[in-house]
Order: sequence, then structure tokens, then C-alpha cells
Amino acid sequence: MPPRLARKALNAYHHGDLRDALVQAALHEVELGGPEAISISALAKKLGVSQPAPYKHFADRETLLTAATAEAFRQFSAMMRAAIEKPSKQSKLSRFAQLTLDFGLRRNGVYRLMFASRTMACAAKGSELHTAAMETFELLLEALEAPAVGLLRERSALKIWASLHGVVMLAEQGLLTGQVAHVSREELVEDIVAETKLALSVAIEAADKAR
Amino acid sequence: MPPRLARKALNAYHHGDLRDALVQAALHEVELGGPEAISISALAKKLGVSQPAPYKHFADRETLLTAATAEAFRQFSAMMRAAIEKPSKQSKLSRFAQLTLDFGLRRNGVYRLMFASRTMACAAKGSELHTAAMETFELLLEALEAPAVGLLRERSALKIWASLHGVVMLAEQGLLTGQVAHVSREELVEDIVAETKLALSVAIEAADKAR
DNA sequence: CGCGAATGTAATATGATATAACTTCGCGGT
DNA sequence: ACCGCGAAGTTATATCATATTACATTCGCG
Repeated sequence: MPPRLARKALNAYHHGDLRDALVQAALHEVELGGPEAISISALAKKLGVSQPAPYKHFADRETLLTAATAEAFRQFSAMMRAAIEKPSKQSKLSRFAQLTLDFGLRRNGVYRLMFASRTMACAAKGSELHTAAMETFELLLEALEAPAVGLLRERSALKIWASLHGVVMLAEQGLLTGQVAHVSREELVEDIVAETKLALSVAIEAADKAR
Repeated sequence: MPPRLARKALNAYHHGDLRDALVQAALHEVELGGPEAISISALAKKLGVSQPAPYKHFADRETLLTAATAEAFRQFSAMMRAAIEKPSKQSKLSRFAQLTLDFGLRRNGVYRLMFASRTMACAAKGSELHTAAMETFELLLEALEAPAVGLLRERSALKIWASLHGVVMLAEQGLLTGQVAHVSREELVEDIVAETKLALSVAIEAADKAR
């Protein structure tokens, strides 16, 4: 006898797309409580399947986290691409930076999953996650709109990425609000963008002269 | 045989200084496996006490983590103070920055406990942890060696803190090594320091002129 | 000395991860 | 059409960590 006939129309036994549903549900949970908050059994209950069902799709909690992180990177990239391709008064880099800050604060749980959890450090080189992360970095390079000077451009990108990351983390930990109440986080970001651009143009000039 | 007795008696029943021993042991564990790795019961076993014993000193896991974080900040501050007070060819800021990077990579678990865990965000204003963190920030302000221009100095400190934090996190996640193999992390940090100093002096000049 | 507070233990409830062994269902080959 | 195999679920269970409760021991202070 089938244990129970569920709400799903034709197929009560097989969920249909549990794997994807798990990833989406995980992201939703992470959004609220951060990476630590997700629990396999809680997700299973929420999706109306038995507790061990997720293990048919993910070897362990870590693997699920990794898949969710990759999906988060793809969503982030899509959002960024849309933003920097839309014509605007502001520079692409400026929009990228402000949006990153916004994302980092509004969807802090997901942001931490992407940039402040152990997940990334464990990602192998060709993995789904590593690829997704690299694409995001490519987008930043594109947003820089700098002449193709390879190494210099990458270095600038890294510096601005690092700075943005730092601002998000410090802001989220309440270490910014107290110290510089007068300076808005947005101003701080614009400051960083301006400095980066200046430093890059100076470096390019110097490189040209040396040639 | 109990590991270490603080007060006096060779006492099998009472540990002597379990609270402190827990904090130290927790930091030791964190050093290896990061904040997620510490387990109350594992610590209890390692220290040779019963599993619930720690709860006499810390309400829950989170509270123990918070205490360990505060201790980590104190250790960090002590190290930094020693470093920037010792005379050297390099600037204080430069030493602060390089040491931070070094600490962030060598003792990454502890670093993450301090700067990349949820602990800080939950710290109340007058708490042990908040106080310890503020002292560390004071040290950075001191290392800046800038004329006392209040807001400008704080802003510079924040920017450099954010950048350093970003570099550590990215480096630790393997996102630096691949992209800029030629540029050492140390060079990147020196770059950031130089930029900060330049920007600060320019800003001060501008402020003077405006007066 | 003796009593209360601090500190430890034993026992237990709860809940999460993960594995094992069994069941159901879709689907492709003959 | 059928069979059977593998993918996707299920129940049952082992293990382990957190946290609470009730009880035991020791410290230190009057």
C-alpha cells in the first residue's frame, strides 16, 4: 500500500525535481539565517519529503552548500550583467560597486555564503562553483573598462574586490556605523572606486612611459 | 590526571580553571578547523571533564565562541602593539598591514573567528568582545601616524582595514593565487598601504586649503 | 565547623547528520 | 506488452552534539 497520496497531482512518490528544489530552498534559508542556518532535515520537511531523501542528490551537507553557492554566483552574475549593460550616467564600475554593497547588505546571508564561508576555499579548479566564481570575476574585469593591460587590470580588480568585500563585512558587523556615522557607506564605496580608477590610470601612464 | 591546575590542590573533582582552559582550548581548535570546528563536548573530553561541565561557565556554544573571540582580539592587539612600538625601517602602518596579512593566512581559523563569523555582529556595545575589538581599531589609528584630523583619519583606517580584510579573505579562498601569480600578496598589501597614505595626505592638504 | 555557592557528574531529551535496507516507479530493450 | 534495472523515495537506525535537570563534591567564608 502506498503510504499516502500527496498533494502532487500525478506522482506522490517521486518529487520530480528535488535536487533543484533543494538548492532553491537552501538559498531561501540562507537568505535569512546565513550558511550555518541550513539543515538538511529542515529542508526535507519543508519540501514534504523524508529526511534522508536529499542524500540521494547530495552526498552531504557540504555538497549541498557548494551547489547552492554556485547557484548564488550565477544569480549574482546575472544581476550584475544586467546592471552594467544597461546604459547609465554612472560608470560601469561604480554601478558594480554599489550593487555589490547593496547585495552584500540586503542579502547578507547569501553574500556570506559566497564570499565568507569555507565553501569557496574547498572548490576544485574545474568545479561548477569555481567556474561560476570565475565568471563573476570576469564581469568585474569588464566593469573596469580599462585598456587591456592584463596584469594591471587584474590587480586593480583584485584591489577593488578586496576593498568592497571589506566594506561589506565591516558594515554588516556594525563596525562602520559607529565609527563614521557621517560618512555614508555609499560615499565610502564611491571613494574606493575613484581611488582605483585614479591609481589604474597613473599606473597605465607609467607603463606607457617605461615602454 | 587533570591537564593543568591553576589554584592549588591536586584535585580530581574540580578542574581549577576550567573557564580559561576552555577558551584556550577553543582557540587552539579554531586555529585548525575554524569557528565551525569547535564542539563543546570535544573540548570537554580533551580537558578531561564531563560533557556538560562547560555549561557551568558558558550558557551555550555561542557564548563560548564570543569569549574566545574576545581573547583572540586581545592576543592580536598585543602582537600588533609589540610590532608597531619596536623601531624599524618600515612605517608602522606597513608593519601593521603585513602582520595582519600574515596573521590572516597563518592563523586563518582564528582570523575568521574574529572577522568573518557572526560573533562580532551580535556583540553588544559595552561587551567584552566589543571593547576588545575597539582597542584593535585604536591600534590601527595609531599605526596610521597621521595628524589628528579625526574623521579623515578614521575614514582612512576603515578603508585600509576593509582592503586588508578583503585581501586576506580572497587569498585564503585561493582567488588571488590563480589570478595574479606574479604579484605577491605582500606587494599587493604594500600597494594598498602606499595608496592609503597618498590619499590621506592629499585629503589633508585639500582640507587645509579649504580652511 | 558547617553551610551555601560554585563547580562537577550522571542521566536524559531533542534534534541533526548520515547510512542501510527496502520500496516504488519510469523507462528502454527485446 | 513485458521485464528488469536503476533512479529516487521510504522507514529504521546508528552516532553524535547541544542543552537541561537533578544530584554530588569541594571551596571558602562566617
